[in-house]
Amino acid sequence: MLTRLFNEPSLLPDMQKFGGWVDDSGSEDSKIKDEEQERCRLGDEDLDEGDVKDGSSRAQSEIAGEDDDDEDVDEDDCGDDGDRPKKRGPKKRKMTPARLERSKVRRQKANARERTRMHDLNSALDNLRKVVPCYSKTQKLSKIETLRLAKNYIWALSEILRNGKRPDVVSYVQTLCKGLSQPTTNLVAGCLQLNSRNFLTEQCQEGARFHLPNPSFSMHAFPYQCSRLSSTHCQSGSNAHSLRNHSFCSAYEALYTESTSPEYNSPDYESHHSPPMCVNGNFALRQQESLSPDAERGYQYSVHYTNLHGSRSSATHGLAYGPSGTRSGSAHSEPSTLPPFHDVHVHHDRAPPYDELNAFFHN
DNA sequence: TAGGCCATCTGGTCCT
DNA sequence: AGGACCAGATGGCCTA
Repeated sequence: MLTRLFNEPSLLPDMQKFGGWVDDSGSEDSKIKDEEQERCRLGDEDLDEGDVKDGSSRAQSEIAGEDDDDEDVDEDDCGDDGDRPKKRGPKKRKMTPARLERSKVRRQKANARERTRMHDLNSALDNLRKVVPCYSKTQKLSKIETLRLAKNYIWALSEILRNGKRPDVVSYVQTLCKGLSQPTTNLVAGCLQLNSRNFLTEQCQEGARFHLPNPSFSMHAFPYQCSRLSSTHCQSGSNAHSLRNHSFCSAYEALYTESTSPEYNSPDYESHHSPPMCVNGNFALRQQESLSPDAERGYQYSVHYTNLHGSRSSATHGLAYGPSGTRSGSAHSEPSTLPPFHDVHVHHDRAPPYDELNAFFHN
């Protein structure tokens, strides 16, 4: 299993098993240090330029934190070689037991900080895993794959915003999976397909509005929605045309619906933790609203929010696009009463630097 | 068993 | 001086 217990405090003592010099005077590192000291004592140092620099840095590191009562030892004293020119830089000092102890403490503190830093980094990566289009607890994306998928996802969304129209599913999947490993590609494709099925199941069989079990959480986590996952799948349904033109039910909501689908309950895929698989740029509201003339007219970007009582409201931020993708409303016509999450609406006329995105994406 | 992924240690560098 | 950041090294775990 790839899943591991990150940030497990009980793992911290395990540092001793890595052979570090901490609490292990007989470890490899201790031996190396002892050997270096022995070399110094024997005067067999024959440093080239790189070694001088390295030795200087090492000496500088060793000096940190030492007391004045430490015995200073001239570097040349080690070799006692009168022919060699005196080396510049800080003088090496003898590692007294007190200095060794302080050095150990410094190193321990640095190791602890490094662990914390890496744990924070992993935590951030976990958060990123939850917002990329495929999230699975049992088949966790690797770090590199998470970053790649996130990059592709950002790119895909940017393209949707730029074009103002939905891409076809194939190109969307291709975009998401670009540069990913085969297993990750399969995983992402599987997630997309599964979500599409869920969407269809909810839409076609129930035909009812969707309810969020925990709308407050979901809106905080993903304050946006999209719908009409896959025209391909929709067309395969009995009411494909209707779905294509009128079904603006939110796949995102569908993913939060208590589904009877066995796939939905599968522990392998927890796609409901992922953001919507938006393939068409429709950040539509509820199904009911989607039937409004505006929604039917096309690509309207909206924002949902939730008040403290759990009731949902919505605001449309004037990003209505006609079928041709041309803007039919004012992108900055902010509503008089902005929802709490108004900052997530799309500033379409503030186009991101697509040239840079493009260069980045194709690198 | 090889390879991928990961956590940790470690030393160097840069910055405050 | 000390902390943050980085990259290399190392060893463990897991899977094909």
